[in-house]
Amino acid sequence: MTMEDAAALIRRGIEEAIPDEGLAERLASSAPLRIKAGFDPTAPDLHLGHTVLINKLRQFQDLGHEIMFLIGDFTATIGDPSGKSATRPPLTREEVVANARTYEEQIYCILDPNKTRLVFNSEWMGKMQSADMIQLASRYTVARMLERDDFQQRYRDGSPIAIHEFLYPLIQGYDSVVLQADVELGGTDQRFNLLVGRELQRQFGQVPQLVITTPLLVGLDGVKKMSKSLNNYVGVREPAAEAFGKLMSISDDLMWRYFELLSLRPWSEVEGLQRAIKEEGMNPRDVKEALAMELTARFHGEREAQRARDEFVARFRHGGLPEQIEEVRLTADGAGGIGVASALKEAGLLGSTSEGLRMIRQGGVRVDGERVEDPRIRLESGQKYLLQVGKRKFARVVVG
RNA sequence: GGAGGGGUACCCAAGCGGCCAACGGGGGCAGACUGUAAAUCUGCUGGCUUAGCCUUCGUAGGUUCGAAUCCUACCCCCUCCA
Repeated sequence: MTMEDAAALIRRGIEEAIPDEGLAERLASSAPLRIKAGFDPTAPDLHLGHTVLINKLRQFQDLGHEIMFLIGDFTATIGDPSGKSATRPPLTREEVVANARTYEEQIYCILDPNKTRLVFNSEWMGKMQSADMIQLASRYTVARMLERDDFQQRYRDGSPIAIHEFLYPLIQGYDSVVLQADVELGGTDQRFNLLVGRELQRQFGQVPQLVITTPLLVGLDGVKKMSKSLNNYVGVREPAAEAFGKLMSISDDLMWRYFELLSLRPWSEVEGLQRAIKEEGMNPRDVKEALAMELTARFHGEREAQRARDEFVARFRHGGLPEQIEEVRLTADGAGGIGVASALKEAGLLGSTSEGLRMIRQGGVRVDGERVEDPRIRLESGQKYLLQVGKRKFARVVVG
């Protein structure tokens, strides 16, 4: 791979490289670069949004560089300075270790464990004396601290800023000094902290690290950032079939952004696919399927991904049944039997009888494959039925 | 401590005595179509023993034939001043 190719690979999808011209220069060095990225020691349940950064680490790894995956177990005791969560209960040593292991389980789907160094900043920060801390604090000024957006705003608004919050960026920066990082990666919200690292390294006589920020991934809705609370995410550990289906539901436009940030395919290949759709009439669905396959396989293995795809095709393209359908026993009402609408509710497919009636009215309910036209139809006692609402909800029921 | 504004369904947000189970938007769900759980279009979006009934507009009372709408008290949130 040429130098230009390497630089292009690293630039792919990133928000910013600071200084930008430093990127090619750094990559040109013959010795492996020391790449640093820091993470909270909280129990991670990663989704694809988090993997954008990890993918970038992987690309560095592929180029032969050394990854230092830093767990900020000391920093966590300070609490994050965004002002929202003032104090987090400090984690015990055991919890930190357990959480780190959970990280490993998830990130080693992407990173090569043999080429990844896991480090904890309590290692050096835990030993630091107060005098050293003050020494460190003397290296940075209040004015420069206040450059940070949220500090600036809070200062202007008269909201409180506790002194210790200033220590957070300072320590994060000092980590770079200790690790002699050549490059540090972080989300865009980390920009300031990463830049503090550069300044401190300069103070300590090191070459300032190259800072690379990665963007937030847009969620499945195509509008908001991917997050758990917005329920527009694909979790690293969720079942393969779910992950595959969710990925197939993204819009054709969004698909390219996902290729850019989540796929490890060479960009030239992605451009080839774009061309194939535009010029050769290739079905975008098949391209999306390839993306869904790649990502599902990454976290669940090739076999599982195949199964997920096969089921998806059978179910949605050919309108078939899912492999696993839950079986539920229903109790008949006084009249011996049960109305369809309440059966849907009892079987847990819908939240209320009213909703069931609505669904029937809209033609979204099937019993044994037959669309239900009359909401007054009843299921008889002792009989077995297959209930379906829409394309995705199924249940086998026995009326008792 | 003083002055003002506001709390409406999953979220945002109208309504300010009856036509209100409550406009509109978002989200969600369903249908049609398709290339797929894309896009687009249409419909639905409190509950129930569903041509009917019951419960909801911060909480508790009150006025009224009738209240989300008026009155009283209380709780909570926001803005400005000190």
